Amino acid sequence: MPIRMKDIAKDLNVSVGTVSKVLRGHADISLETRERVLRRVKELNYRPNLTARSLVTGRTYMVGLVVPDLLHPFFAQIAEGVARRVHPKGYNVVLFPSNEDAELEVEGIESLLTHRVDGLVLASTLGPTQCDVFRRIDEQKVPYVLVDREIPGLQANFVGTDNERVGVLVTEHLIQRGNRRIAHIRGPELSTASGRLTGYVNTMSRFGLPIRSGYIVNAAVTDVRGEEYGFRGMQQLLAVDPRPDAVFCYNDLIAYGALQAALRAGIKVPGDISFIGVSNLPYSEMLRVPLSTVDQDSQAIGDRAAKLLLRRMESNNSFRPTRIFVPARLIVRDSSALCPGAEEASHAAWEAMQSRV
Amino acid sequence: MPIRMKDIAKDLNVSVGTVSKVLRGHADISLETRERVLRRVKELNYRPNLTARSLVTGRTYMVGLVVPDLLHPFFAQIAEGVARRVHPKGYNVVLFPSNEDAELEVEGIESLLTHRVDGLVLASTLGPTQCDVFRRIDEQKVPYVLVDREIPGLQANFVGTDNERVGVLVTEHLIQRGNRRIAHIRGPELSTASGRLTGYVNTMSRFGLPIRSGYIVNAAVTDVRGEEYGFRGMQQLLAVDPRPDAVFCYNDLIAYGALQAALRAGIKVPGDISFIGVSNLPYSEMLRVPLSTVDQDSQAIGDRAAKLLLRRMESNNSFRPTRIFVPARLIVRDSSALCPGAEEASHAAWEAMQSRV
DNA sequence: TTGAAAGCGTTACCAA
DNA sequence: TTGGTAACGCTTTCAA
Repeated sequence: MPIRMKDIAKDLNVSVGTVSKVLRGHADISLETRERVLRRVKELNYRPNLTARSLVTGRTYMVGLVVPDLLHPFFAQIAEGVARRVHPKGYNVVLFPSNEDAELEVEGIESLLTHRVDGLVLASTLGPTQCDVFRRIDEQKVPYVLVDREIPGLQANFVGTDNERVGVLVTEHLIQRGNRRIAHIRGPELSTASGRLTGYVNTMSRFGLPIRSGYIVNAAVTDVRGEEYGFRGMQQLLAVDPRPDAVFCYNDLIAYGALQAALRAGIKVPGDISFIGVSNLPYSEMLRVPLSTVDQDSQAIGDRAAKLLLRRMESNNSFRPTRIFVPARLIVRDSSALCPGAEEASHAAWEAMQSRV
Repeated sequence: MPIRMKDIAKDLNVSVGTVSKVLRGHADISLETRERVLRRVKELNYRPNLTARSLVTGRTYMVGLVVPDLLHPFFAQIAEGVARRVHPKGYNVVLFPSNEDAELEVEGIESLLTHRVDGLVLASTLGPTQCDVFRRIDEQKVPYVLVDREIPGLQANFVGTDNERVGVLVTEHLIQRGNRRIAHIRGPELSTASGRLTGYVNTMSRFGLPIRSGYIVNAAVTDVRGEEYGFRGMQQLLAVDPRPDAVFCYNDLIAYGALQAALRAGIKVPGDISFIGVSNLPYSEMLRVPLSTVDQDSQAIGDRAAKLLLRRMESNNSFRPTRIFVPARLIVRDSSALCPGAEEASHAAWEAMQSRV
């Protein structure tokens, strides 16, 4: 029923090969034939059958994209970034939301491989002990780029945030604002959480500040239900003595939950306790207390990942893996604002710290 | 380089056809052959070439999904709903974010058709004058389902919200809470906005309430930058005399912008003016003033759309278009709470209205 | 500049 | 229960 090259060829008394060449802009076709073919293509609204083309060229012009959770604007934005970058090059994006579930993710990747995608962008939930899939991807010679989450021990292309840097940025900010008893509600067992934790720990020690017992709260098994988890985490922190004067939260959702717990306990924010998250969710600014955070520029992460993937797909030689860090930037809002009057004190303290380092 | 059926056949001294049948679970294969084949398939980690299969079967096992904006959780959730429903059936989802741009959307649909998707789910930005693409989809005999937005005059499968009902629900709620001077900040030229508007207008007139001049604000050309638009819209409303005592906003983002404008003007919410939006964005509850809204159950919309599409794809006879409305539900939060003391007054007024109708 | 023909990796049909 | 063979709609190579 759909129109084929054969139909056009017959109509025009040319060969199929000629039509094929015209459609792909080959030079060795007379102007006249070319125009006749193109006219007929327009008239019939002909669309080449990409599956047939793929069968012979071995390329599908599809890239697979696996994300844990589209509802998280961070990943939605990565998806948009990837799509915007690859569409002009003629690629389509096959989306697989893994729901933060390792088994489902593996199934998804297998399914994408069976569909013969030309490349993969993966925000993976998998840990270092679950890397068999990546071997299988390599076997098929399908290039892939990890985004956001790196997998320790896996040599792979990566585009994302320097999470240790994030931890440093945030902790320095809190210290500079005069906080000394800084706690951390950490995230799940992923490179993102461990990086942020490391940055925090290192910075605290660099400034000679103690991390008291109970100041690192850890209960998140996964990346979902962050708000609830932040709420409970903060309840734990409120029971610690001495009480923290600032809480660095793994992400904005956790920070929001923690903030809630604090407000409900009658604590003033800012003033008594400062809060800061990571992600810069679109609504973090609209909250009861606008939330300080770190913006990771997720659209750029998607864009860079796609760019890197395109390079890998276009050239068939294999390079060694590339790591790209997209700069993150601190966004200071009310939740970590200075307590009134604390400015000079804080400034002096900061100076002292700096010289001490 | 990748393994083919031919390789397996040769290894086992059987024919390619036999292997093919085993892989698709045909009954007429001896147990022994079946097991030998399956063992070898496992050993070699063989993956059938779906592009080759598609070429002969004419089915790609891909569905196209066009959404205006993934960052809007409403559409992200639709995407997840679609994906969850079709994956178990072996389909993959090809995603195309149109960025709320009609021209881009058409390109996207064309691209999906060229990739030979078996069906389409479309949250379309197109208006009644831009329906040529749909004709072209029909020509290719590709079934499609519109979601969220209907196109006047286009006979097509549809899954979404009954927006007129939403308008009624919201307006009745505001009236019941004692508001009389109810204004509306409407949305862009889409079925969603006109439905909500109609529901509002009808309900006001049903209760004998006037819609004063200037009470319907309209400036949104598109669905983006809602917050800013809501802010400006509210500024207009603040200049109207008499000032509204409630504002029904096309969606949550607009409501949030409007709320901001009101608070900034020193107005008490709730108390002086009530606000309500539509969408139930995940953060609407966390706002400075938790926002009343209407939940549309977007995941269910995606799910039902995919279900309907699957039915259409599995059977090759064409049915007449189906329209499915997924029930929406009012969520009352602080922004439209009753003013203290207004309860009895309001109740009496409501009774009076009801009997009057 | 054009045409003919051989593949690409499957499925599907018909014989054996 | 199996094998052989002709499609499927394109690209690509080689000859004309």
